[in-house]
Amino acid sequence: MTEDGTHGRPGRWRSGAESKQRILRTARELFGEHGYRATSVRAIATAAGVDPAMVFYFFGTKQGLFGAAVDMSGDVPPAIESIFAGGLGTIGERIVRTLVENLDKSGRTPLVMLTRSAPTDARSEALLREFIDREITDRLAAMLGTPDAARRAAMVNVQILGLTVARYIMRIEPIASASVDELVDMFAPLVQHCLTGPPPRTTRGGTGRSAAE
Amino acid sequence: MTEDGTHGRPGRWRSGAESKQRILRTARELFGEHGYRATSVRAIATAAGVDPAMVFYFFGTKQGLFGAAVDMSGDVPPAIESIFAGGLGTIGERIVRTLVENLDKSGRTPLVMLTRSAPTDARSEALLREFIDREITDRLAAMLGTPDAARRAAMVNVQILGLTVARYIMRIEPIASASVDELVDMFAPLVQHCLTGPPPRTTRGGTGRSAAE
DNA sequence: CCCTTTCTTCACCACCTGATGAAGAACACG
DNA sequence: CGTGTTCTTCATCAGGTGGTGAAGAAAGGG
Repeated sequence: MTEDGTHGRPGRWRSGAESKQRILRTARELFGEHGYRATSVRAIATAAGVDPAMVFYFFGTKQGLFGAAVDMSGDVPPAIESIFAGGLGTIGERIVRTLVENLDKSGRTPLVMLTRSAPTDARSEALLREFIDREITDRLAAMLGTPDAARRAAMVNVQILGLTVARYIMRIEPIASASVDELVDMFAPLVQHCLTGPPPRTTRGGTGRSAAE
Repeated sequence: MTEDGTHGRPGRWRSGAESKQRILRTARELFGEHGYRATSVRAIATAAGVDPAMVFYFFGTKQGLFGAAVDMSGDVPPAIESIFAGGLGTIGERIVRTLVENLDKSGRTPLVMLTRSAPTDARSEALLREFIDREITDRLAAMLGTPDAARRAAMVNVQILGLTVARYIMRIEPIASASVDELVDMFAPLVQHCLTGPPPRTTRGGTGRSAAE
């Protein structure tokens, strides 16, 4: 429909986009800080210097706003792409470094927002799980190709989740105030071990699947 | 003071304790499932078959109820004690096995309750961090005695947090539906490596101690 | 019996929540 | 100018929130 954006149709289209983006920015900030449920539309509107009704005018519902705030399109992908660009040899370091650098840059990142909201909001949990599965687990598993790829990718997920929660959600020391390089020194070998280390022993039962490679 | 508890003073002290414990049980269940903020006093009261006012009669405020529900006295300690009972050789397996077995037994455990509530509730975050520091980090560090003990203990914390969040909060597959033995096979070596493996390389800057701040 | 203590319930409060509808202001076009 | 579109504000809604106060029902003791 109205794709122009600069001029053409009547109305006051300038301040509109401005307010909309300001709401979006504030929403990302507050959602990322307190999670979905603990952040009220009124709080966002007030912090953005805007009437609460405007939020609903632009985004319809609170969930619509959250969806727009959490929508990642062209934002995270480039960072993630660089992880899978290189080979398997140093992928552990690339995963940890990319994760921490991107999350350090801005705490209002969708990943943190979703991680904060997931325990409270079922939709956030589904979104986050879907994102992790599609963007990390599946790609890692495809990259490995081994029969135990899913298991190894899941172990990496645990590393990523643990690191994210410890550093950005719960801010546990000394993880919270460690430097990027220190975190890489700590966790890159672990992540690397998850992916390319010796296969986990399959002593018990048959669920473990035979460890080829 | 009225310390007796069995009989002596007038009044209907029997059903009182019964209702109080029923409220407490239901509160643990709901808090553990939805977190602090997303659980209303009325929901707890209704689920417990009790008038909402009774909750305030017994516990004063919602936070008082949460504090009572989350209060761990003699409940978690015995399980944790067994972790530190043995030597360092197989402590990785003991940590993972004890954690998963105890959390599998009942999802309404204080650890899960706090982990669910921490992102939303500042007090829960403080409580959980304090618990982890006192009961895990400090004891692990003391057990190791090495200069990099704090760093190693922190790495174990990340493993514990990641495993807890992946299995009980976000229920990521295949972690969520893996057996205890499978999880031990996966993560016990990692945890063991955190504690007794070769020290993290300190290629950059100083020894890692004086990095932050 | 009465009386005290404990438990239980009901009615109610002020406040905040997400959301709606209509009226009004800013703007660009004809 | 007027007109139509977009943006902004206001008043308001129903419903849920944590929390309170008083009155009533059991249970005991004297």
